[in-house]
Amino acid sequence: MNIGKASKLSELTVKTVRYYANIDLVKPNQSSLTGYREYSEEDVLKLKFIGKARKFNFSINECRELLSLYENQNRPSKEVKKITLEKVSEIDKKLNELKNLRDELNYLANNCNGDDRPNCPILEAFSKK
Amino acid sequence: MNIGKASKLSELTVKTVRYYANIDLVKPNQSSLTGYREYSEEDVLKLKFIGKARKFNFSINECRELLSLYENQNRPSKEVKKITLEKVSEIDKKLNELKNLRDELNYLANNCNGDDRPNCPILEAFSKK
DNA sequence: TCTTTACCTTCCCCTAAGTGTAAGGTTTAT
DNA sequence: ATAAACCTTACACTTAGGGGAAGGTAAAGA
Repeated sequence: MNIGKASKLSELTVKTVRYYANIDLVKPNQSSLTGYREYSEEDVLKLKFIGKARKFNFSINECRELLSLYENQNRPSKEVKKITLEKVSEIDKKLNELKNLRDELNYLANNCNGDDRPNCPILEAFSKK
Repeated sequence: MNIGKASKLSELTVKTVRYYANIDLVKPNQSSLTGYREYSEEDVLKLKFIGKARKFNFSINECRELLSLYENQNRPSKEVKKITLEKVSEIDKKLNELKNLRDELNYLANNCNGDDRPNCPILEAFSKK
């Protein structure tokens, strides 16, 4: 199938699919006649796989790693588990940072009159030495 | 003072401070003799202000907006409050997404044997149609 | 005074993960 | 035959800077 169909089936944009081909992430056959990329069912599965992994905050390089494990029928599952748990603790860290940020900002907003006067504790907090 | 001192005082890298000058965010005087940038105390305060706002996840453009409010002695505090509350709800949204992500990944990891056999529910979940 | 060292400048390339657009070739439908 | 829909490559742009080269300037030591 052509890239348009692969794009629809994988729910990725054509641009993204083409990008993945350019960086050798999912490389379809390319017709020597027309130059069109020819995607197989297998390719579409890989694209979907990557789409999910990306939604799970895996970087392209991590996707590449997971994909090679996915393609290797003999991979030990502990490798995949290890990568996944690392990702979980990474997300935990980011969650904590964001929570703190959120609470501080919210505190500042709650202490701001929010009226037409210039006095503003938010800006004051930002300009603290 | 020169950029090195302004960098130390503001706790930003020289590269970052120079970048902010280039994008007209904090523009110091520039000596016509030596070409050196000359930072005032006021400039350093602005740099610190931006450093804090950036830590609070405000984009450069949002910093620009906050900075102009900060510089305007007559600004109404409600504008600042509005921007801040928008940022809080933006962070809330991201927090929820990350939480879901984290739980799903953690669930998958907990259901993976993590041994030397190839069977792996994580990769299976990623390749689900 | 000379030289070394530390500091400063501009300029260009690189990052991640694509998006936008232009110019042009191909296929399909009317 | 031609227009619409699809495909191609190639280049620039995005965020928020970081790395490093080539070269000018200033301050300190011998």
